Amino acid sequence: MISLDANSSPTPEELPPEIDGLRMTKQRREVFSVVLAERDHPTANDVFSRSQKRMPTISLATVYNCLEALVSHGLVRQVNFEREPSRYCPNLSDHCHFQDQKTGTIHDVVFKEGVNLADFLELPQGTEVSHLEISLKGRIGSN
Amino acid sequence: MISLDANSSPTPEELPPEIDGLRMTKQRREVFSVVLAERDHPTANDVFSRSQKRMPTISLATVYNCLEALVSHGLVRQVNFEREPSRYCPNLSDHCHFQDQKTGTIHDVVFKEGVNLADFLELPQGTEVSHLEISLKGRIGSN
DNA sequence: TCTTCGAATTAGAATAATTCCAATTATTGC
DNA sequence: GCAATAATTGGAATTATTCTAATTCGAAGA
Ligand SMILES: [Mn+2]
Ligand SMILES: [Mn+2]
Ligand SMILES: [Zn+2]
Ligand SMILES: [Zn+2]
Repeated sequence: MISLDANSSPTPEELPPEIDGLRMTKQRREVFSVVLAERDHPTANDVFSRSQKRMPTISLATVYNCLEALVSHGLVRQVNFEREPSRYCPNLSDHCHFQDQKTGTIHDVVFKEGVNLADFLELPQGTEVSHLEISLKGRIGSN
Repeated sequence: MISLDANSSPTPEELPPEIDGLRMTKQRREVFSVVLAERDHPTANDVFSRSQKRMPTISLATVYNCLEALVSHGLVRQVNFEREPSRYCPNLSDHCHFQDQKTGTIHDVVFKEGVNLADFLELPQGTEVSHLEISLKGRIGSN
């Protein structure tokens, strides 16, 4: 399990050669470390420019490939707000997203202890939910 | 208020010349009536081809313009599933969306009586939510 | 009814996030 | 080291949506 401590995220070199059956290539480690480094939900392009700092030869296509690999192996979450470019989130705990309309900043929002989908949704019986995305927008406090 | 009865939705001619301060042009009535006619959450393209049946000269740009006008006046809801093309929904009651991954069909899902956002989300105090989108994907029953 | 004028419509071009492609390069298992 | 396989790369392609500039519409007043 990769640490999510606010002030110590792994450098690419610190990431193992394989995670969860996914071969961690040099580029995947770079991309993963960029996503882990900050909790600001960067877009693919953000990840690309940050990655380029340490790895100037990485391509945008590779960033997309790596993100896709990380997402499909459950190491990173893809976050969508309406029709905006996808963003990427290293927080694997159950949570959803709030976008401050003033700044565009995206905040993680956690579910209350012990709540369960069926507690607030009238789901047709027999539905098996495999994917859930909750996105909020609004203002914060005095902003 | 526009009727949402399953088996009688207004023809374009039956729609008034203005709704909620929005001037209902011929094209907007056509587009609105198409969205009202079926609860299958059509894409802009779907709306375009259905509209063309009655109004062969309507353009796709106009369909986008009309949908945007209807959405921004709160007469129609725009529904997003990840990075798929937007869909449009005439159901203005509080609800969210479930996509059957087998068929792609989108179903309305209503919230349980009396539930409230703050009941299941740990919202930072002072947040004022102006927009909420909940999208589920999965299987239904024996499918 | 005629005129005016802002708003709406239209066809087509432009945009931009993402995906695809074909060639190259890296890695793995022998 | 030598296939075989997988990943990376640059660039082209895709596609939903938006933009542009020209035309048309339509409400309101003369
Ligand atoms: Mn998602
Ligand atoms: Mn929405
Ligand atoms: Zn997050
Ligand atoms: Zn709906």
